[in-house]
Amino acid sequence: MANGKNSLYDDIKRQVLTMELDPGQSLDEVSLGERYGLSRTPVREVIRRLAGEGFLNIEEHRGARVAPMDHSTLRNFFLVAPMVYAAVGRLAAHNYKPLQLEALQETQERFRRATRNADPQGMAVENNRFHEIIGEMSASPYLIPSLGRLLIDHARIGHTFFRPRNAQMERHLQLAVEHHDAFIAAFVRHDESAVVDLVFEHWGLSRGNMEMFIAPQAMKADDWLDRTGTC
Amino acid sequence: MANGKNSLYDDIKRQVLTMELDPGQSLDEVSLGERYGLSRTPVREVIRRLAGEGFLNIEEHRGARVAPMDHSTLRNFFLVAPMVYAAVGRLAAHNYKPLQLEALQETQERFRRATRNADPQGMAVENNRFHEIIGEMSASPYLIPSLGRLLIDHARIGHTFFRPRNAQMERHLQLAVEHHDAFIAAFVRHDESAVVDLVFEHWGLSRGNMEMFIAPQAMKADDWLDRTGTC
DNA sequence: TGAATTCATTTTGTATACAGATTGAATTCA
DNA sequence: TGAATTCAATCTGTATACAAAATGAATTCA
Repeated sequence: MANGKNSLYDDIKRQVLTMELDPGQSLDEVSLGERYGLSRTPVREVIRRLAGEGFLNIEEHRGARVAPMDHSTLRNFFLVAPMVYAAVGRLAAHNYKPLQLEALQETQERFRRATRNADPQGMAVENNRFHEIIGEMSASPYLIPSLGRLLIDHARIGHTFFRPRNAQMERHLQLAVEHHDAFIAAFVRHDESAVVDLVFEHWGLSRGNMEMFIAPQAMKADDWLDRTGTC
Repeated sequence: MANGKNSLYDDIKRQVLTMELDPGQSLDEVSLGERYGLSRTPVREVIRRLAGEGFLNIEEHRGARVAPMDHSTLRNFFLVAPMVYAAVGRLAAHNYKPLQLEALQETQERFRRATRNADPQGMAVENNRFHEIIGEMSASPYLIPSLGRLLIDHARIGHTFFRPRNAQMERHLQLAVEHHDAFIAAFVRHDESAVVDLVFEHWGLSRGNMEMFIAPQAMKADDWLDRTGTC
């Protein structure tokens, strides 16, 4: 551990994504500081950074809580997510750097290994990192913040998804791994439309598995990228 | 001044949007604190919050700078902005609360007044607030962060736009005011597709402006033609 | 001359003390 | 009983002191 501040940041982030910290749960600056050998000042900075990225909410004089998950925002989630993922994928397909593709492949290997080992926490973290890297590949400082918010709830909604309770769920998990492989293959070919098709396929999968939430039709906003005169 | 921390936050935000602070300019914690009667601790919190929202960039041990504007991100800007604005407008059209529409109308009045008074700073602030409110109307915590990033550079690109130097620019400014009125009318009718159409129309206006902003850059950076030629 | 180095100055990062607000349990009053 | 109130414990907000890193100008050396 190079430095306690980064560990604190990484740990809270991971714990939010894996639901180790429940939505709405409140955090205490002092106890966090003691656990990581930090004074309150850097702890507060980490908390504020995480709040800025959507992991936590801060209320004045009332401290920080893990970002809640209510049904109204989730409905919004299924409207917006496919559009943003598709736009990010489209940009990523022709903006990525070789090193980023390597990182994506390595993350996919870790994701595959986590599924083999039936390690739900590892699956959540590596799946999240996979899509985070696609965001970095897009090189769009304008889309990355929204992608980040979506990824938080994506991981938390998928919480049960990574704990398969029957053969069908296991099959779907296997399909997700294959989709990731197909993403990588499409990126290698710089095949923009293949990436976009995969996004919607991948999302069909997520929607099918998350029938606990009503999933209305996704916004067909993707073709607006064409209208703006992209390549 | 109710509270120095909020004034500091509002002032930096306004100064970034109006280019009173140049992109890349560095900020000093101590002098800011002295100017607002604050110690470094709350100043640092404000700076970190503004960095989280994309107004500033922080480098470890090197302090904060106003978010730069380089031409590679701007190209990205014109690809992404219409999509996000349209999606936000679409959601806003049927999610907004009456109080939000009132706030939008009041902001539009202030924007109109600023144009009448040829007050560039007021125009930038009120135009920014207008689109910010549409973001709030969308009630999408997933899209609002990206809208916010876009609005920062939208205001900065429009910097010259709000300082009309000839009759044509004045006409365009007048057209922008009329577009805002049309937005409000479309929201009143909950007319989703009218809002989306207006976004693209409104956007055409900004596009003309892009050339004014990019032109002086192109003189210095001659790779602009090469870059656009690759796609 | 000019490139590298040293060192004082400046600026950021962290710990800590204290001030101010919130919370919740004990107490009071109808 | 139960609603309102009080007050102490708890937690957050801010100021300040000190530690550590970066910056830049003076100095050294080839």
